[in-house]
Amino acid sequence: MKTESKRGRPRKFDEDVTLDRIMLVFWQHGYAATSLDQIAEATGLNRPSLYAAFGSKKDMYLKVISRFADQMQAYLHEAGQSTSGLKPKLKAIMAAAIDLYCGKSSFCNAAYGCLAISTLTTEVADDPDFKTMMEHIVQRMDQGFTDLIRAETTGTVPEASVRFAAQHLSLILHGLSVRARAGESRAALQELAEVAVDRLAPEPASDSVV
Amino acid sequence: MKTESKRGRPRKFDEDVTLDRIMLVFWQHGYAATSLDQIAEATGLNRPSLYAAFGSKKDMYLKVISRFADQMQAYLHEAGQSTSGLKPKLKAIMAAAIDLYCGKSSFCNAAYGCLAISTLTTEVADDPDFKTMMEHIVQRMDQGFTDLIRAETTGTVPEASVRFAAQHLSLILHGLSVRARAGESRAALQELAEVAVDRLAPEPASDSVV
DNA sequence: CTATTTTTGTGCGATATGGTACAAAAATGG
DNA sequence: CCATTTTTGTACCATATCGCACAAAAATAG
Repeated sequence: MKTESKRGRPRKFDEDVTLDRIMLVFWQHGYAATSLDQIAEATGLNRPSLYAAFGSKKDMYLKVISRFADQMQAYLHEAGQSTSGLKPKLKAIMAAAIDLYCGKSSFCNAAYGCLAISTLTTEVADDPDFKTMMEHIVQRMDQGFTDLIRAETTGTVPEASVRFAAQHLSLILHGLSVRARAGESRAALQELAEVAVDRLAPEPASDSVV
Repeated sequence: MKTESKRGRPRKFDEDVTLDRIMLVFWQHGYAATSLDQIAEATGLNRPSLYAAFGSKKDMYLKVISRFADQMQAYLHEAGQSTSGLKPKLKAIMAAAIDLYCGKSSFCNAAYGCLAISTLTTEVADDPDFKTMMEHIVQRMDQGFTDLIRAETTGTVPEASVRFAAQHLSLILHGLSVRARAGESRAALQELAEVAVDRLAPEPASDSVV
């Protein structure tokens, strides 16, 4: 590992750019079906350099998953900032997620769904480290929705209901990812998501009923 | 391939039993991470016999996925028969699916989710045959819910709404599978599913509003 | 200019993989 | 009892895989 080196031959690659390229390879093929040669070709690096910089294939994958979770969280958070009110925010977040799942984002231009749901899910039954990572990912999604709902309802909804609704919304997101990778159109998914938010988001006790 | 042979050395294995064992191997490891040696060990057959009986690894996998879809459909249909009324039927189906996803069925005793969602989803981006199969699977789930809802509402709900609700329920099922494989408890999933059905199943125009 | 440090890249090696050739085995037909 | 048919199982092949050894390359420190 290096942190801030001055001496020695300089690197020919940018770490972030390379990680993004590695991400795309795993995103398309999944973990097991991806070979280090494919990664080497996609990044322009050779295997020893990859290994020196990012560790084993498994290390790379876990790094990339964590990175994706961070980027996704920021991306969805930003989408939520574009409007106000719980349901509008949730709908904006869902719409952004669907765009990403369908290849309409700067992350990925193919309809590969969510990196974690599409590729990590398969691996969790074999490797405890992957299982742990998957649990973290799901928990993070739940937590993200929980925080948003709590903030937007400010005490008018019991905490248990907040968490419950958050899990429902995560559930929807997982389903949307699966269907996106299965080839469903963006428009169809957007319709489904919009109505799902209307039905599953908590109502803050008294509000204008549409 | 054989259909009804009389001459020749008799087989030492039962085709259905063997296919079920192959299914379990793919279910746990996924397609790419499963080796023919693992299948050979799990079935007690050797690779040439496997190849002669079921074709290539890909052939086996597709056979197993189709078989699973058939078995799953029958299993869920039967679960729906245990009660009457749309929502009770849907809840019974969801409960049965969750049992299966969490390893509480005769199909599988581990929490591996849905075979197709957990393992096929990963592969669809690389192989058009897998993509086609995935589309079929999703369509079949939608169709199953569509038929049930239409039968139980008998014209009181417009066809478009029937199909839309069916897609919502499929979406929930996909999400439940993901969360089951991620380790979520059966009880938690059952709660989520029950409320989701209440919120997403269509109301037949005029009915007792809870 | 020399020593040191870090990255690069060729090439290797041990293993695993999917698929198949081929002979032995085990049944039936005549 | 012999020919035929089908399955079995050992052995094999070509290829792919991951990881690493090792020397050359490219920078800095003094």
